Amino acid sequence: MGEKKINTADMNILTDVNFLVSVIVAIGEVANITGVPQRKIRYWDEKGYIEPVDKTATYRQYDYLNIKRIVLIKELLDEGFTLETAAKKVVERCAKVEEVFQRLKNQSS
DNA sequence: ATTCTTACA
DNA sequence: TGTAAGGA
Repeated sequence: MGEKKINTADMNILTDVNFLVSVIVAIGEVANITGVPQRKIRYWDEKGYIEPVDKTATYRQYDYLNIKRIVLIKELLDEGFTLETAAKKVVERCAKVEEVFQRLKNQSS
């Protein structure tokens, strides 16, 4: 059927993406990367607006999607939206990206 | 050194 | 929200 050839450039991109979805960082890194204070990140967490990877872990662990959500919420907040509204918009905006990432994770495991 | 929770300014 | 205390 549709046998597709894949060049090395695309292969490298796939490698990068697979690596990206596997990266896990602690709250300190997230704060540095996003510019959102740890205090706020923990607050959004307890409010249920963001969901760290492994809740059984000693420390909160964040993946690329978590960081993306945090940045998005930050931007929407700057635009004047309520935390609740911002979080809601982020859920909608991340829905599709989430599907793709979930598929990539399942493939690489 | 880094994160965590609780609590107070 | 920021920051300090005290334990993990």
